[in-house]
Amino acid sequence: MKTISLQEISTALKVSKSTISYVLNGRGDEKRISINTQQMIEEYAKAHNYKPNPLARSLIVGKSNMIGFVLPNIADFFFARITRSIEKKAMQSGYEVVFSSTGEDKEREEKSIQSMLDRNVDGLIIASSQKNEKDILRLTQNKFPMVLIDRKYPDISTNFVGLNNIGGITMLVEHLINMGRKKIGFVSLNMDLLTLNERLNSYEETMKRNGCEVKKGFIQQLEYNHTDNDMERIIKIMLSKSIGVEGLIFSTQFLAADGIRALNKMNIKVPTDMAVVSYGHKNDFDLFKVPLTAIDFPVEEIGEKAVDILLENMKDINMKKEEFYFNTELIVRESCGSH
Amino acid sequence: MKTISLQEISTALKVSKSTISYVLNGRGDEKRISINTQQMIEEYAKAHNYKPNPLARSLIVGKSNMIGFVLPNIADFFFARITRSIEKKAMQSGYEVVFSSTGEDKEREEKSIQSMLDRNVDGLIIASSQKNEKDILRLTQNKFPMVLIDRKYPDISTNFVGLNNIGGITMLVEHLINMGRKKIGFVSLNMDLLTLNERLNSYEETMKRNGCEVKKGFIQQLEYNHTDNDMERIIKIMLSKSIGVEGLIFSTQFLAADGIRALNKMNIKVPTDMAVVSYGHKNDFDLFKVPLTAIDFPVEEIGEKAVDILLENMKDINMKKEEFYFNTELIVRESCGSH
DNA sequence: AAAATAGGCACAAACGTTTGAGCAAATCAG
DNA sequence: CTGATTTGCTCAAACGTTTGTGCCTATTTT
Repeated sequence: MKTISLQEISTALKVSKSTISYVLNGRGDEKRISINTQQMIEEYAKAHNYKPNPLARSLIVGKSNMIGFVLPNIADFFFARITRSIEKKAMQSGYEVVFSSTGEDKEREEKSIQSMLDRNVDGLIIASSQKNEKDILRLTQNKFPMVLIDRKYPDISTNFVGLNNIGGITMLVEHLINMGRKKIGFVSLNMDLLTLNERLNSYEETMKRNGCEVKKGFIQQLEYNHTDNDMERIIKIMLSKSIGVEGLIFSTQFLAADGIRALNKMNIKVPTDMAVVSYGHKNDFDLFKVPLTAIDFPVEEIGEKAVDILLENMKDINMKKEEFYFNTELIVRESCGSH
Repeated sequence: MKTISLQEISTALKVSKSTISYVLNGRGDEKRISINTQQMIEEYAKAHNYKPNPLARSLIVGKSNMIGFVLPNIADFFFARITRSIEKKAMQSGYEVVFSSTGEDKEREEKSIQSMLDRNVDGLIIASSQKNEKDILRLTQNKFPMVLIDRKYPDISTNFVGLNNIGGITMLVEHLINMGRKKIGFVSLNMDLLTLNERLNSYEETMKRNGCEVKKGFIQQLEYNHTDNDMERIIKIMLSKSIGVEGLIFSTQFLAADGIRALNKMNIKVPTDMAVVSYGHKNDFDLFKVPLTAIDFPVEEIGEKAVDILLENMKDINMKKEEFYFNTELIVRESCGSH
């Protein structure tokens, strides 16, 4: 596993380390190293497969050719896809990616960020838990190249790429209304994330705008780690005579799948007894017992755009903050009835 | 983003760097540093939030407290889950994880491995493309701590954790036979991976053992990047009168989903016209139009076991190679008819 | 009282780079 | 032929650690 060092080339070739370093970094001409010496060095380096030690280099230049990606959970398909696209895009520009999952936990997010900074990453992409205002603030104040994705802090101006949640939810609500459902429930997660809040607010506004009352009980929030029973319980509530929901919006694709599972178990017919839509798409929604109408969005593009902006930011540390929102797309299937 | 260094503590406290280093590494007593000095140093370090620079440390001690995970594709849910479990388990032992996707590409796998070695990872977990015998051999010869998962090289003795493919496929074949299907097709990917080969061989053997002929056309292999049309085409072939398959085994969960999609489109009734099983499980198989019978396996456990073995190997560079195979579980649903 | 031991720390090299400054020899200008 | 410039390289510090050796003083042993 031993790899050759500058020192070894130096003694072998009887040429100083600096000369070698200059040549190998393409500064040979600039430093007026003779053609002969340059060739000799380059040949020797190639022949012995010299690779500069990135640690030593990083230690001195303060850069690492790595970008860090801090995310809630790599086993979340949404983030896994983004990770892949970030990695791909970064690689095209010669950067490597290090990532770290935080489990939506503030302490672990802090640790991850610190660890990445310690390792001299050149920039950060963060899907924050939104509980870590401190670090995000610190990073922006220090003008550290960074872009937030999916989750942002309302009070901090940063680069950001996310979704047009409002447009997406509007489409869902209006689709349900068009299919003849007025009493529409909204099930979301009990997490204080801006994305989720935007979705909730957009639901309420769109309902009002269309003259649909949002009755008490129409909105249900589950814990992040809810059980199947929890889901059944809230569906039961929304179906009760006093509430009588006829359509359901699930604010994430995972909730939607869980919801369908509960509806199946409770023997509630979709779409007859209950129309269902999902904000967010999963691969096999089309294969479900009743194929699910859902909002899809360009996941890979989020990662790519984030890298684009980050690279810009790394070039120009004083660049104007950039926000980018991807539009979503309504994929109509059968879970709200047919036209 | 500036962080305090040993040097700065040294000048501030008028104590040599070495003393500080010893104290902060818990070797103060051993090095007979007086209680007073130790306290002073520790307090100052805590107050100024001193964190040793991992690069500098790694450069000199040759270790990094990182383990590397090389995998085909992080957006593959199977590997994403493993990644998560590796990360979790490694963290419990104070290690960080760096990962890199290779896209099943030999060159990229080589690059990833080299890059990780350059960064002084203390050990490697590799889900290899199985096209990189050279590196794997080199690593084992150099006694570099490593464990292969899911994919292995028949000719190289390494640590390995994978699945009991033979047992899994046997269960599937025999389940189909028990459900009255004798003419069973097998669709897999046209990739030279040991796991896939094991599955194929096990299929053939189990068929023979149960007196079922494996006719020409029963076995179909698709390209990794096949289209929906490709899938429909091979299903059409297997359904042709001369072949007349009554049951299908898909050798991966992704193939299974694609297969179901094709069957739906072709209006072939499951299980009446075609019984279907999947080797490998996906989250929403239970929500499908006809819930899918599948082999499930302990994905997270693969990652955990790999970390366990790797840590052992890092402790004892000469340990005996360990192979571990997880058993699979048959989850019976409705895609082969009811009992 | 001299020698040995213990206590408490500092020195300096090492890891493998990068980089500004500088130096000797060769070439040029006048 | 002298001084200036160019050519071709070397020196050494720096990045932030770790670690073996060694030094000085104080205490104990003999």
